[in-house]
Amino acid sequence: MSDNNPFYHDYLGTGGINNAFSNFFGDQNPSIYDQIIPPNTQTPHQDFDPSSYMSTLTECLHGSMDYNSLSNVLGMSCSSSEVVCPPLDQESSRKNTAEIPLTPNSLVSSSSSEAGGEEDSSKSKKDLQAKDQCEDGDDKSKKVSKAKKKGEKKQKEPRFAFMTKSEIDNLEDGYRWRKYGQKAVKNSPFPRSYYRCTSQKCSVKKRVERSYEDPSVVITTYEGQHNHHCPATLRGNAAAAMLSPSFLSSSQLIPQDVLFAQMLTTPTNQNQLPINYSVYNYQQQPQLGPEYGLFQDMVASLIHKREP
DNA sequence: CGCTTTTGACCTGCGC
DNA sequence: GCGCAGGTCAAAAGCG
Repeated sequence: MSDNNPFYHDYLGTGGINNAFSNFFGDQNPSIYDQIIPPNTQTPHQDFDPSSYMSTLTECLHGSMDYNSLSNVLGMSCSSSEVVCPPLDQESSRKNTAEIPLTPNSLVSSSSSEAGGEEDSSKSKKDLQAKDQCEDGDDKSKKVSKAKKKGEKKQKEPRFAFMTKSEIDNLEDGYRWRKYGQKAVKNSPFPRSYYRCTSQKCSVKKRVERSYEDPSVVITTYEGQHNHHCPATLRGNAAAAMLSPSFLSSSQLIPQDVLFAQMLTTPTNQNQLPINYSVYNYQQQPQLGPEYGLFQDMVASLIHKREP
């Protein structure tokens, strides 16, 4: 399944996301910084409307807009991919699922217990487990469950994956989360934590894991869209800033410990793996300090990448 | 006391 | 069919 995922192939490549990450940000291609984030890109592009960008992203993150629209705004198929992504290499498609902490499933919904039927899936699973324990007709319930899940499987929740350089694992994003699981990731000393939005009727989840190649990098994957307002708009990190409506509308600040953030958008199309993706990088400019807004930088990078 | 975190068990999908 | 890995559950423990 992952063989159809261009993100998986192009971006993760043979070395997984961490390797790709270091490819982008490491020594192997230092010029990428200049390509993605121009040092002095502070002037908006003529054709770019920041307010439109802000509202679109905000709407999308809050569930009032589909991710295709967001992808359009973000320029999913723009030249950024050409700049950022390594060329498609068949060799890179060789099995590497087990080598990366951020698996295809991390960015691409494919497991049965997630997404679409999220709200019901856990409940049905609970019920199923209870039935399995109490009744001997487990085959029956399993079949029902499977059939149910097959139907639900078609629905996929969009995901955002942020890679943020931070000492803090669980980046504050203004929402309240309850941790419901933690799993060791193969070939990684760092576990992956699973969080669920504590708001009732909100099925948004997020995964937090640390890159094993660069422990300073935190990979946060959001799944789903909040159906409620952000309970608290907090300063604290790039993800929070990006996900915070107030940030998007007022260019809040970012902390110093966040050196850069990378935003990956992976729109899903039912059971299909994402066709397009986009990579947005942020690197704090030391000479400017934290007072320099993340959004401006994102916009700047976006503008830059969109320029012919 | 209520909420959150921890953690082992369990379930599911996928590749072989 | 089997094994592996990711994802989830839920009881117990922790915490304010």
